[in-house]
Amino acid sequence: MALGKDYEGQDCALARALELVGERWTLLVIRDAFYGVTRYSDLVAHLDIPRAVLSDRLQTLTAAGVLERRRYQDSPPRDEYVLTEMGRELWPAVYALSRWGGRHLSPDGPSRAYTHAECGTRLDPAGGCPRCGNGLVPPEDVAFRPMRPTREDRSDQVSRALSGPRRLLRPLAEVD
Amino acid sequence: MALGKDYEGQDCALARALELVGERWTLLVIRDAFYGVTRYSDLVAHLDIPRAVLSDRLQTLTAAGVLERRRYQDSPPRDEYVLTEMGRELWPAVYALSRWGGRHLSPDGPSRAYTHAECGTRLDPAGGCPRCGNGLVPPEDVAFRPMRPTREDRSDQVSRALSGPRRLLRPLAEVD
DNA sequence: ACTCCATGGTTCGGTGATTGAACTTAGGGG
DNA sequence: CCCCTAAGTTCAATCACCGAACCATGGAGT
Repeated sequence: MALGKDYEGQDCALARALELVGERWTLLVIRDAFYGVTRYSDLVAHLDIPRAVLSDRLQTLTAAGVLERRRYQDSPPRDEYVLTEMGRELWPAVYALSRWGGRHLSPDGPSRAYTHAECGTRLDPAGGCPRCGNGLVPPEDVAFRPMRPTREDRSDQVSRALSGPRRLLRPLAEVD
Repeated sequence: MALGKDYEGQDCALARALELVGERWTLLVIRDAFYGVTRYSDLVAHLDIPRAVLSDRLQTLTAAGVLERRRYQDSPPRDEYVLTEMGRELWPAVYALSRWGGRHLSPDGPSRAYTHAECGTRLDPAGGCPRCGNGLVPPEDVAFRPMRPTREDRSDQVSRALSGPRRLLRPLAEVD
């Protein structure tokens, strides 16, 4: 999208959001963060994103406060990138866009199902739980699972880990 | 974003959505369509978008079925681009991203307020009406208005037309 | 008939972002 | 000492985007 080259004339909240998360790859990185994919190498493997672009996006998002870089082991020192509260508040946008893509651009229907973890009910169009009512289900309480088998040609570690049911925001490998 | 160069490996609804609406400017064009800005020249004036890019986006979105090109006068022949049902279903995504940008990236708070036209209540985070309940308010029933005076340096015709309260999806100039 | 104007584009050279591949750095492990 | 992994950086080639200028069509004014 742009560094220096922004949607400057627009006094508009959407334009500002897009300056930050509207660049190529950025929302896919954020989606993977919701899926619990938080490490550089896992992101490269799962997204097939050029490493230089990933570095740039992680830096930008960290500087903006959407992601936080966090040490998860000391020896050797390794960091992961986790969503901040600001980042987690992108869930409705990510969900809405995913749903739209699943309904209108996926010949076989949506690739994943999202449910309210407490009651197992599929989320409604707005991201709420039809059974439990009262508005948006926070991403921590959302479960997701693939609706069809993982594609043959994507057999990396990360895709395999995501081939079963999971909870959003739970890191792929729980570190003990 | 890419023509030919897509997020090919991703068996993912979000990736497919972004291939189409994730390119630079695209979501701003769609937002303007929700605002009722539907003509080439109005879009150029309001967004300050390069004309070649606008042509490309309008073509792509029309071919994908998000916009429909419609004749609104015969002499001289003039067309406008209006949202299809598929396009209108992007409202939750546009609203969610706008809201996020308004809350986290706009120092003076959101630039516009969105209300349920029937009852005047501000929409909730999910795009529903807290008073009337039952889920998402369809864009036809959403009213919007600026929350602060239009910026001095944006005094084009379109910005002036959008400086008062309006309904989503109502064309800027009703043709009689 | 001739000129001017508005709308809705297209063309084009220059600039900046993205890409894939190769290289680097830092820390273990055998 | 050599090899391995994670996490980057560098670089040349390509692609998309930019702004400015140009073009086409169909009135309207004189």
